[in-house]
Order: sequence, then structure tokens, then C-alpha cells
Amino acid sequence: MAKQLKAVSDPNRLKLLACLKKGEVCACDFVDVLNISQPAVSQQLKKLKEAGIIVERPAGTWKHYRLNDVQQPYIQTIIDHLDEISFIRCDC
Amino acid sequence: MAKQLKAVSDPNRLKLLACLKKGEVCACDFVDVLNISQPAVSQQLKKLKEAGIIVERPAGTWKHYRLNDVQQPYIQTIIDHLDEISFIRCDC
DNA sequence: TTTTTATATAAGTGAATTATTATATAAGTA
DNA sequence: TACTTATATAATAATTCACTTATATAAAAA
Repeated sequence: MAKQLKAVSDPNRLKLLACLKKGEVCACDFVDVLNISQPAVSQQLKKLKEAGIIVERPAGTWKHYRLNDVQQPYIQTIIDHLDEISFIRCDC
Repeated sequence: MAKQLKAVSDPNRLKLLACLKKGEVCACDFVDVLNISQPAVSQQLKKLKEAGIIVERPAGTWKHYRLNDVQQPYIQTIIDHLDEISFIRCDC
């Protein structure tokens, strides 16, 4: 439980989840939202993935991420209370 | 939101909350539950207090802690999903 | 008043965290 | 095949974290 909560207790990772509320997002879009380097985004996504909170779908050169359908109730409640973040999508 | 989640995303602090589910607990009881030093307990309690998740009630030399009546919904859900921890109480 | 007891604070240490830059991989395009 | 593009990994530096031991504070007991 501490492990999963740790995965979501970071401002940048909460922003990632907020972006994903509406559905699948291409990894490249997150760089502008978080305003951190591409490797930093990659590392944060990895943490959420390893915690089972998001899943990835490779599509050629790109990787698309979405929220896992099944969440622990205490994680779901956190997601529910995040305000959605809107952002400009790349054309992939 | 990240700040409050950070406060609860630690095994020892989750144990403190689990102990507090049934009601007020004297600070001294936590040392045996967590099996860490008294100053370490004091520091962890401080973090939960500063996050507004627990409140303290001084009683002479002792300090009693309990869960705050009002919790953010996403914090309340976490507390709800903690298994209670039973422990030996001091005679204070 | 001195001693004991419960808790807090200070200082220090090792481990974990979160970025960075540089480089690797791997798919798509000219 | 060579070049570009999207993402991942490696190495590293700065910061934060969660303990420790030593000491301070403050209330109760002797």
C-alpha cells in the first residue's frame, strides 16, 4: 500500500495521471505539460507503470499510456479527485 | 494533494494511522509498535500532524494523538482500507 | 529541590529521490 | 543505407528522507 501511494505522491506524477483521465496519451505530449526533460518523463512514467497504475501500448516509434482499468479503491479515489489537465496533442 | 499523499506514503506512518483507527493513542505506545527510537516516532507523528491528518492533545507529560475528524476524501479512503493494529497500551 | 519520565529538538549519516546530460535502441523516412 | 525521431538507459549531482545518538524541555514524583 505504501508502495502504490508513494508512486502517486509526487506533483509531476499526479499531473501525468490528471492528463490520463480522459484517455490514452502519447508519451511525447507529457514533456511540454511537465516542463521537464524527456528522460525525466520516461522515468516517472516507468514508476507509475511499475506500480500498476498505468499501462503502456507501443505503437511503432511511439508509446501510448492510459490508466489501468482496475485500480485499488484508494488509488481510484485519488484519481477521481484530480482536476483534468488539458494540453496540446502531437499528431501521432 | 501531493503533500498530503506524501505524508501517508510511508509504512511506519501508515502503521501509526492504523493504530489510531480505534481512537486516541498515547505517543509512548508507538515506540513498541514501530520498533524504532522515540525521536523517530516523534518526527513521524509531526509529519502527520503538519499534514493535518492527526491532531494532538497534551495531557500532562503525555501527548495523545487521534485522527482528525475532517479528512480529505482521498485520505479518508486510505484510512478506511487500513487494517487496524492492536497493541499493548501503557497505563497513562 | 532533585530525580524521573515523556516528549521534542539538534546534528549527523546513509539511502532514496528526482532531476540533469550523454548515449543507446529501435522504428520510420529519404 | 544513412538520417531522423521517439523513447529508454546510464551515470551523475543535488536534494530529501528516515533513521540514529545526544541533548533539551517540561511535567510529575520522591
